[in-house]
Amino acid sequence: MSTRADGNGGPDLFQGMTAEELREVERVTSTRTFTRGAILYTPGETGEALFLLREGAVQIYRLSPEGRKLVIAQLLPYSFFGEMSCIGQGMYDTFAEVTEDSTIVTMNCEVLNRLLVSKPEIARRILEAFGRRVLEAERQLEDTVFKGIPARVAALLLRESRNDSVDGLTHQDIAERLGVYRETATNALNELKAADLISIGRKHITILDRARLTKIAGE
Amino acid sequence: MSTRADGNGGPDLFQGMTAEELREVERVTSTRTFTRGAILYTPGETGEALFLLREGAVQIYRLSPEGRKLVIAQLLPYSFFGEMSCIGQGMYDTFAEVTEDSTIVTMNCEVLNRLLVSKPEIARRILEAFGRRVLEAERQLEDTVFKGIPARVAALLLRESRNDSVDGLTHQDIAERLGVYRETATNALNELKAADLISIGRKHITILDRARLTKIAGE
DNA sequence: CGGCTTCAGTAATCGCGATTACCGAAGGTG
DNA sequence: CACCTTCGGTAATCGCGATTACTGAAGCCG
Repeated sequence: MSTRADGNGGPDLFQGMTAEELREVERVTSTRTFTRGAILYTPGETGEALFLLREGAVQIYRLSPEGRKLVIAQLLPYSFFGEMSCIGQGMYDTFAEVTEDSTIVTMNCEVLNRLLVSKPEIARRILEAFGRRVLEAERQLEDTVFKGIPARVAALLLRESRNDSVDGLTHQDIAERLGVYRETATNALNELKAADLISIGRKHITILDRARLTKIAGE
Repeated sequence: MSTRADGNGGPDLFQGMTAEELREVERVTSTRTFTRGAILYTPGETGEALFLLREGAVQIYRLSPEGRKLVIAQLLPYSFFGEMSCIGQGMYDTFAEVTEDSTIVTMNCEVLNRLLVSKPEIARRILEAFGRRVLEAERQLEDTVFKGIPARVAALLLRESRNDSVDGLTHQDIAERLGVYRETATNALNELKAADLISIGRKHITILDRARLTKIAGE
C-alpha cells in the first residue's frame, strides 16, 4: 500500500504504519476495482463497511423524489467514506457511485472498530476527515439557504479550479453539485460570462477575474 | 433536564471512566457557567477548545450578510461541540450561543488530543457524534434543496415533538431553524393548521394527525 | 460522411418564498 | 391598571429559480 497525501482527500489513512502493520491491515481488508457507474450503497441496504478510495473517483449524492440529484461530496483518491454505518448511523437515502474506474479498499465494521481502538492515530485521521465533511456540509447548507445561484456557481468554480481553469465539468455536473436544473446553471454561467468573469468552452471554463468572482461568491 | 440525554446529545463523553480517571479529567478541564445570550465563539476567533454541555442549551448557527439566522444545530445536555478547531478545521462563520443558562466544561486542544490517544473510547464517541452531525447537516441540506417550506416545517415539528406536542418554540425559532422569514414560517404553520394536521397556541403546537403530517414532511 | 448522443443556448410561464408593511393579541412589569 | 415587549396574523409585491419546450452545436461511432 502506497502512502501519500493531498489536500482534498486527506492523508493516507495508513500512512506511517510499519510494514508489519500494513501486512496485518491487508489481511483484514479487501481491495477491489469498480468500473464507472457502479453503486456502492443505496438507500436501505446499509453498506456495513468502510470504503477507502485508492484510485479513481466516487460521488456521494442524494435523489429527490422526482429524481433530481444533489451531490453531497465528490471524493478524490485517499478519501474514505461509508463510515457512518459502522459508527451507529445509517446512510439513509445516500448513494455512492463510482464516477471513474476505481480501486477501492473495503473493510468491515468489526475490523474498523478494532483498528480505532488499537491505532488511535487512525481514529484521529478519521476524525479529521469527518471534521472536513461536517464543515463542507454546513457550508453547502449555508450557501443554499443564503445565496443565489450565481454566487453558488461562482463559489463552486473557485473551489474546483486549478490554475484558474475548471475542466471536465459539464453544466449538468455543476447543476447536480448545487441540486438545481441544468438550465439554471447554464443561465448563471452565462451571467458570469456576460460580466467578463469567466469564459466558457465545452467542458471547460476559465476564470478571467478571480477577484471579482470571489466577491460575487461571497454573497 | 439534568441527568441525561436523549437521542440528540448522545452518551456522556466520560461515561464508564473510573473515578481515578474522572479526577484526572477534572484536573485538566474547567467547568464554567454561562448565562443565556453568551456567545462562545464567533467568526474569526477560533475557539481553541472542546466544549461539553453539561446543563442548559446551546445553539450553533450562522448568519447571512443581511443578518438572517440559520440554526445548524440545537444542542442538548451532554452534547459536545467546537471540536473542529482542535482537529484542524476552523469554525469560519459559525456562532455558538447559549440559549439557556448553561454549565459547560471546556478543555483545550492539547488535552483533547492526549485524551484521543489514551482513551480510544472517547475518540469513538466523538466519532459517533460527528457522524450524527454529518447526517443531520446533510439531511438539512437535502430538505432545503428538495422540499418546500410546509414540508420542512412539518419535518421539524415531528422531530421536535414530545408526545405529539411541541413546546417553547416561537414561529421565529422555527423560522431560524429553517433559515427563512418568520412570516413564511407562520404561513406554513397556518397551512398545516388549515389541513387539521396541527393546532397552534402561543408557543405551543399540538400534532393532531401524525400520520398525515409525516406524509407531508416526506416531500 | 451520416447519424446519434452528449452538451449547451434560449425563451416563456408559473409558483414559491423573500421582502415590506402593517395590525392586533398576549403576557409581563412597573 | 398602563405600558411595553414579545408573539402571531395578514396582505401585497416582486424576483428568482423550477419547469417545460425546443433549437443548435460539438464529438463520437459505425
